[in-house]
Amino acid sequence: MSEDVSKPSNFIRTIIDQDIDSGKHDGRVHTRFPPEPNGYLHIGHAKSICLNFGIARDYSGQCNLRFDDTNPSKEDVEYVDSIQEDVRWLGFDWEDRLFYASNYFDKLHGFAVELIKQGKAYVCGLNAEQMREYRGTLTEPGKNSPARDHSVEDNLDLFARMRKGEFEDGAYLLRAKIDMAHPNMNMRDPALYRIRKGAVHHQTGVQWSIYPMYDFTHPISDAMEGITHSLCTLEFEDHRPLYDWVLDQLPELSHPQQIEFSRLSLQYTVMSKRKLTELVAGNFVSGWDDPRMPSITGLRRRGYTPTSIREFCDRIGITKSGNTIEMGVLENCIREDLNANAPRAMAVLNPLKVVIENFPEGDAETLPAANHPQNESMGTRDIVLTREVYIDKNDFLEVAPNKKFKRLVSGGEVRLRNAYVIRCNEMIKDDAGEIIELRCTYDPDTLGKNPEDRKVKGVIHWVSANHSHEVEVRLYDRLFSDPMPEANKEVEDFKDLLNPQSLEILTGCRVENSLANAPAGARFQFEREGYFCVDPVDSTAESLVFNRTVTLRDSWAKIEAQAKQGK
RNA sequence: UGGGGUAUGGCCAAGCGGUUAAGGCACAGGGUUUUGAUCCCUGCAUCCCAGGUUCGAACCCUGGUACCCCAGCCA
Repeated sequence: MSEDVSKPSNFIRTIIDQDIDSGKHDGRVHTRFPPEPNGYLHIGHAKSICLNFGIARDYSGQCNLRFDDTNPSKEDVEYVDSIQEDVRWLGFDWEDRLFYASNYFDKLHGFAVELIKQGKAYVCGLNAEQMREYRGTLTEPGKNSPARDHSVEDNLDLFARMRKGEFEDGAYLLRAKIDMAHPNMNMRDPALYRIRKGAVHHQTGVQWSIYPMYDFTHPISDAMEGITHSLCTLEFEDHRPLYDWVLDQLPELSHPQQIEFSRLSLQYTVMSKRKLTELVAGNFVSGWDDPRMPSITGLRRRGYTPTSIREFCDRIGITKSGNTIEMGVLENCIREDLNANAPRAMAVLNPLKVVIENFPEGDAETLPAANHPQNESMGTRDIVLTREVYIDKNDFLEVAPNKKFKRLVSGGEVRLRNAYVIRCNEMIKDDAGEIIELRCTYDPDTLGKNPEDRKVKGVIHWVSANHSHEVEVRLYDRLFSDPMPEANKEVEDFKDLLNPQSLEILTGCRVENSLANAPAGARFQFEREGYFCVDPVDSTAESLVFNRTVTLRDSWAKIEAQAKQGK
């Protein structure tokens, strides 16, 4: 219908518009998403993926997937596989343009030799500690390496021997010859190639004993692929002069434009790969796909849809300013998608037995229930009412706490969703005084209509005792108890900020029979509770496990909380 | 007392010298409702500060202030 959903404008699109107007890059737009395969993708990467692929799509351009695989000691095929799966799942297609920086190792090496010949690079024998000393500090200039003025011949020879594996790691380094007094630290003769003699690279094996650095690899890889706009996060802003320097030395290459934007941070979680890896390695979560993780695979298992994540990325925008997004924005995106598309069902998380005394023993009344209250095309399903049903413990209180309470109370009435109005006549308690059963009666004249002589304002969900299915339900909450765990200075280890209540496992929950054969990943709204999906990992046909993706908006909870605070 | 950035309502974010300063989330009221859901109305900012230029400034200039990033042979 309303297709005027114009993509939000942002400063990068503004730049691209200008470039197209001025005929830069012949009006082409070509981007790339360049992950290093050293971890799983997270929602922050999704921001970059949506940006790069989204721009390519909107400008009739192309977007490449390129693995930035220049550091064999940290990378693994496990990650190259998961990254492709996640990008595809998000709904993007790189077609035949899957590349690796390692595809360019030969060319990169050739360019390095070219720089040496030009006198723009040299082999340096300083060790790591000396390098640090020679580099200077933020406020003091560095000093030249003793090797800085060695002859081209010597440099060529040494570089060739580095390549042949004649030296141990750290013995030599190929450095750019720029300016040791440059105010930008990145320009103080940065490393171009380092020795990694025994390393086994996931793509190239053992054929290389030297590996190029990011600052040398990235601009050249971009140029090789005809990238026009090289989008990256803010911390690379200081590297742009080096990006440009490298390409300026190699005029035969095209010169893409690097543009930086700010990375995503989300409240109550962490986004650094190092910290996420730490959570996985230390078993603080069950894995990269733990539904509490901000990883794409975790969000997927939690029940998030690709659509909801893309929508989220659109809503948060692209700027250069620091930002921390509230969880509510992400949650709202998935609620919106699932509200429109998830079929409804009834599930009782904390069962309380109800016996409907005037409902004949052994009888079973089949009732139709809409799968979606606003969308008839989603059809109906049958639910079964019997003498014994379960309602949620939270939907019954001996006495109403206030006039706003509209669930069941002793002596009161409430409607069973999709069925009749019942009245609670009696409570049965155990020795500890806990209510274990309710004795009720139902009003047969209230199916599909309200009683005429009185008002019944509450509606609660329920399931038949013997036409329901026992399942496990996992309730997830924010991973951290601090909205900004990475900024908290009061704690030495961010893991001390983990929310101990981030996972609550409920067993003995009951879902209506229509869910008995729900396939892995299937999503539902459990009415009055939230959106849930069948866990794709631990759920089996015999014992279903549901993950709570997100709760419904709950204005009652808000009222309760305010009442508590007011008292 | 180095360099690079950023500052628009609680959180994001449009805006590019003339606008009643978009929109979303949140929040506060109200309406519909067999989900306290959804949906629908309504309300909610003079733009970090101080000067200046201009008939006119969130947008231009000057000077401040705050915060972020950089001293890996990581990316």
